Amino acid sequence: MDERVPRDFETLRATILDRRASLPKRIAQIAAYALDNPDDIAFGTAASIAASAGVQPSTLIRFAQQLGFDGFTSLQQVFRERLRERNSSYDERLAALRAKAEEGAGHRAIFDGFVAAASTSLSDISRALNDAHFEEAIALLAKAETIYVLAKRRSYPVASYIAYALGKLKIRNQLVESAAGLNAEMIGFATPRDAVIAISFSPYAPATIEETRAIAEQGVPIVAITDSSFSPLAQFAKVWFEVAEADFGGFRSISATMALAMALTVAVGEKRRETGRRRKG
Amino acid sequence: MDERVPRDFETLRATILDRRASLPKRIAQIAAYALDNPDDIAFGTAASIAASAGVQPSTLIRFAQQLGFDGFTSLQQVFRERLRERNSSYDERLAALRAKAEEGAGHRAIFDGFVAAASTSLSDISRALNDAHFEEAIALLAKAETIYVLAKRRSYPVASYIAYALGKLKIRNQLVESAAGLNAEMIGFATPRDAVIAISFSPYAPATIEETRAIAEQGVPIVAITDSSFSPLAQFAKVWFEVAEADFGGFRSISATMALAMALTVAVGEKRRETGRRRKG
DNA sequence: TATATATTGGAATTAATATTTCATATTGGC
DNA sequence: GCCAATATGAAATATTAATTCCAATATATA
Repeated sequence: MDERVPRDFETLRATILDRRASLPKRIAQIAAYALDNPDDIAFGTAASIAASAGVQPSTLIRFAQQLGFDGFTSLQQVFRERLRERNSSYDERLAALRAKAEEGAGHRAIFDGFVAAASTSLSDISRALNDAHFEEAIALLAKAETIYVLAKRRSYPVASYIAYALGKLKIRNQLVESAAGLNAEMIGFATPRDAVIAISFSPYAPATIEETRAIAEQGVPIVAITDSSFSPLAQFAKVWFEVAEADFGGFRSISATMALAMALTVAVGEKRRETGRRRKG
Repeated sequence: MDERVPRDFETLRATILDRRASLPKRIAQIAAYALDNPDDIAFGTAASIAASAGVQPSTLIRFAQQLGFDGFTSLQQVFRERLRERNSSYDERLAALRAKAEEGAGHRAIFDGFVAAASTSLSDISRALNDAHFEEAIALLAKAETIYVLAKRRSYPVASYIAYALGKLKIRNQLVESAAGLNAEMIGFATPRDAVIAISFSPYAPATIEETRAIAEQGVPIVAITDSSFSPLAQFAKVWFEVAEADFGGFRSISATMALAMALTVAVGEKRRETGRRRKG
């Protein structure tokens, strides 16, 4: 194998497209197949790929050799590497991006970092979400007269989104904002027939904790979204979700929390529709 | 192979975690290795994997058999399938989830749908973001005296997050909220030395459009985040970003917009620090 | 502590897969 | 239309990899 052998998929792809016109019929056939079905090349055996592409295994090997590889196996490595790269653990990618951003690799690295942090967080929560807790939270919120939404600072955007979505779904809700300093009074109206969604992450906003405590003491059931079982919110909550958001450049992602919040909201709307139908029918 | 053999990676993972405690030492060792390095299982040979994990090839096969597979090869299929799946177009996955949710497959499907919508949106924006526009926007915002942040309704959570992050980075900013109905006056203070981040998606909130128009007429440069070149925001903006968010159950994701917003904010902070250093040094 | 049982290591065996070879077919140049 | 060069197909071979087997070791049980 000489030095000009394509080592990464993109180079390989470019090389193939470049030579396409000058390739013999069967070789061109397998070349086209390779670019169209890269996954098959990555996973198949020489025989299976050759069959799918309608050529002989030997043609496949000749194709590889024409490209400078010493056989099908080394060509296949490139196709496998591609899947690995794409799929390389988000954590590793994040670490790499952080290092890149550190050394001043430009602003694109910052953007990539936030995208990676969001993706990591989403795949984490997708794995970690407990179905039973989720159902429980939905049931609890669906039968509430009014849903109070409680969050400050970094979590406030989530709360405001929940309030917006609940509004669109015509579900009565109250966003507990601090603007006029009337939170205590607002909370005072809540009864055990209502429910609360409280969101707070370390370092927990004191106001959120305090208000959650107060409302819990009134017997209002609480669904908490927070970051660990040591969270002060967890002790007040009937149901709580642990959401681990990845951070980048000192700013934590918010995507997993958002996704959970949206799902909760829409599921509650769904549940109410179901229950409503059942009552009527 | 009986019928209870895990066919997909997540089931397999759960099965392994479930039995983890009761597995013999070497089997547990390979089990841990498998979950930590799924890609190696997908691509390696029995011998190479066994060596990396520090066990004998036969142990690897016993591990597979304990899980109900008839050999290493069929276990490996699951790990390969995972790479294929992950790589399969998000659009397809979203469509499948939508169908599932439609037919009332339970609330988990709703959650999965929102996670998938967020992931799709993130990978889309990651591909679509124009580096030059991004740099331009950063430059424009970095030299602003005050950054005005303008968004209502669905986009408001993004605006409130930007305001929070800018605050933490000690960058002067003004969130244009409608609470007290003083937006016009607030906007009146903006000068061409300031800058605006305006966010709006179809159906564009009339207030956002109107305020953006007003502030543009005062010569204040505008960075817009919106959803198409037909957006009324685009015509007022010096730089604008097109963000295509996937939707689920009638609610659009907000993750891509969030990631872009966070990246913009942090990059502006970064740029200011650089410029500051250069001025001093 | 003795015995049965389960687990592990490593070599032998079997299966599979890639590669080579060679006869045959096709193409391009004169 | 003929010859040389090139390309192709199919089977033979060499290589690599998975699996099995059995002896050795460790673990649990009575």
